Amino acid sequence: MSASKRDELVQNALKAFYDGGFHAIGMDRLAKETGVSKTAIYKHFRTKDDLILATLRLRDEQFRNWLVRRVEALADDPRTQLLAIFTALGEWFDEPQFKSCMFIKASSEYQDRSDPIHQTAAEHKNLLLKYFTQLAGKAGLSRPQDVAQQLLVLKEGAIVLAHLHGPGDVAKNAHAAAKTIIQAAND
Amino acid sequence: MSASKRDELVQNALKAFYDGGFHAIGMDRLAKETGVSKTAIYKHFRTKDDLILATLRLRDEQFRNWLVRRVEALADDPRTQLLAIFTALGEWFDEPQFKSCMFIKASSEYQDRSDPIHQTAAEHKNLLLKYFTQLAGKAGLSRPQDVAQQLLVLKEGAIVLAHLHGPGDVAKNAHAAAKTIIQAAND
DNA sequence: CAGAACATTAACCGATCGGTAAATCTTAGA
DNA sequence: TCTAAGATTTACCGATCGGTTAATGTTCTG
Repeated sequence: MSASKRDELVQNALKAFYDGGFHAIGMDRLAKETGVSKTAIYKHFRTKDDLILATLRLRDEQFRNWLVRRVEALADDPRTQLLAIFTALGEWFDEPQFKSCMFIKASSEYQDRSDPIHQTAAEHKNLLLKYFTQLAGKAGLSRPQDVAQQLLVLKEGAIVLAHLHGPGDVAKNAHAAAKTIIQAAND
Repeated sequence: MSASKRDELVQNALKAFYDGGFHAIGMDRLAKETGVSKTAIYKHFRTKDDLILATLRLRDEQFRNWLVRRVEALADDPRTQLLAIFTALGEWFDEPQFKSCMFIKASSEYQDRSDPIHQTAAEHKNLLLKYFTQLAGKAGLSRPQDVAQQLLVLKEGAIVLAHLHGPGDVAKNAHAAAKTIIQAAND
């Protein structure tokens, strides 16, 4: 299997797991939906968990790329960019395919913090926290680490509620809350 | 089976699902862990989903009871009670059994908003929103509904991050964020 | 064109899935 | 004490689980 074929497999597996859930999607169904035979899949991934880890790594890259690009397109200065995070979130929630966050779902199904899948999900959130902290620092906010975590809390909560109740005005409200928090952290 | 036996079954099933996940725990294992035979279980619940719904209803009652009581024990006036929500959350996160929120996990495994399990999870969050709104109203905050949703966003986000990264200082930070939001909504 | 190397398929493995039927045990009333 | 009713257990159902084996194509080299 070529490298590009493998990438395509991971991409299709990502979609299947995102839409259907990790436990709920079996390897037989995965083979059918990706168009790659089970044996071929197991040629490149020792276990289902390994495949899941690959999809999570891809999703991490995709999501953070998208977020950073979208934020940079929406705003120039770091302070406004922090707010733009929640504008971008709102756009995401409005997409009809939106079904919560891949990593929240992963940690819901693989709950043990010693599980590599759980750890990969945690690492994704850590990278986001780093990004938020960077922006908060550049924006000259006091206690950038704390502000960043508060904004991350808002982001995760907004995702959960947007998934549970539909897009509605969650993103707008999270945006307002972020604004309040950022203003309060201003010198 | 007596009513109390049934309650005991639901209570034990709740623990099993909370610890192990809904898809991951099969009915055979559930029978073993609850000490009630599979046939006996199916005498009282038509399907596994029905049993899950019963556990969610119990959990909803337990959690909201606990939260209201804890908040009332921690503070007297509604404004401080809103903050006490996050103190109580912190206590919850520190419990060794803490493994995120039953309803976030339910919505992660039953993603379709038309699924009764998903709907029950959404309803739980709605009831919390009502409670928050009530407190925000009594506290005399402007736009109590918006403040309440912002606090709910904080709560859900804090739960997700506490589960992913461990208790740490998430509750403390969410508490600080809540304080900021409440102050900003003061007349 | 022969044959080695690789990729793919279909069939199969024991275990477990959600759910059920029949047999066994317990208990209560006559 | 006999028996009928109800609860419980055992055994089983077809389907699917994650994963493997053996056979079949396919492709590249000599």
